[in-house]
Amino acid sequence: MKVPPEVVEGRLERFMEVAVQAGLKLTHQRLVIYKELARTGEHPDAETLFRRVRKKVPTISRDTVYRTLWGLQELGLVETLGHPGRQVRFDANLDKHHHFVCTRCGKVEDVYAPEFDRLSPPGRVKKLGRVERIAVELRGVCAACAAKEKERGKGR
Amino acid sequence: MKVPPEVVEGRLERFMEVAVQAGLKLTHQRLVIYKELARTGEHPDAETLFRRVRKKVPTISRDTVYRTLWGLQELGLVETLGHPGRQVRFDANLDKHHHFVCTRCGKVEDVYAPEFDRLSPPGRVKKLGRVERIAVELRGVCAACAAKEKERGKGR
DNA sequence: GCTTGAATCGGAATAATTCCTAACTAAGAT
DNA sequence: ATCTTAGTTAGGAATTATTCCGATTCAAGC
Repeated sequence: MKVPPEVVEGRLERFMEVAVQAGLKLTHQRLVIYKELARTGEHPDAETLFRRVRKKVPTISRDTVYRTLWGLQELGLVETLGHPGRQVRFDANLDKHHHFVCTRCGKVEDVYAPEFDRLSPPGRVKKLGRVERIAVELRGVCAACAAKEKERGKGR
Repeated sequence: MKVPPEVVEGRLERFMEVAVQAGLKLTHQRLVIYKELARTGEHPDAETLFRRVRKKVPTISRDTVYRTLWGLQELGLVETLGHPGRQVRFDANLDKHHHFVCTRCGKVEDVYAPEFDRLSPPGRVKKLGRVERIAVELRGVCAACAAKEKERGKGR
């Protein structure tokens, strides 16, 4: 779940470029938050990032974390994902990819599948609006939760 | 956005069958909540349903609405959907379908596309867990929001 | 009609996120 | 290097969405 250093480096460069280009100030907080997100592949939620970032910048506020993350998503530097009723999760991975989501525990794993990338919107949706991205979500029960359920099943 | 009466009728029958089968009591509240959801195609959130249902059962509580909806989803009678950071939306449509989601206003429209229904999980995900459903989400900007943006663009 | 466990009510509690505003700071101008 | 200022932050309050809880009610089998 750790992102290779060279990939992190690449993400950071892109971040700086796009952020400056957009007229954002390169504040210490923004840098730390983005770095923390860029170096993990586990799609953390805002609270998790807040706790991690606070180790480096103890006075940082939740608001800053939220504001920064949503700002980055507007610039297209991070993607949001999540499941109804759960917290928003953030992802700095901009490569084409999809997700396996556990409907029990909410864990999200990246799925790379060229056949999903090739999908195109059926003609009829054109009148609904402009499609910017096609996201495929594989919903189910992750191995860990399945094991837990089996365990409990035995107990009865 | 109104569901044809005969379809609503079919959904209601299925609801009664499954609910009784599961040992649920057929309370007035449950019936009213499910009917309200079954007759609309607009994927309302819990609060919206609460307000509509309250017109018929003025003393109903939010808790009952939430509890009922999540209960129905566990029985497989309704699906939840929604977007990170927004409220959960509910859907009584059990036919195979996908969604167009407006990332600006959160509106969700049903999309029927056999080519999406035919997708199957790439082999590698097997070790992640058991896939129960493949949901394709077309994300973009709906016609109404696009128009609004254009309007504002002119203003400057 | 009685019984009883499931379901409901309604207000309090919690969780996630956003708002507010005084203080701070990055970065361009001097 | 310092000044200026518009953008940014801290931190606590406010809001929003959802769940909890204890007292009361009710559907459905007997």
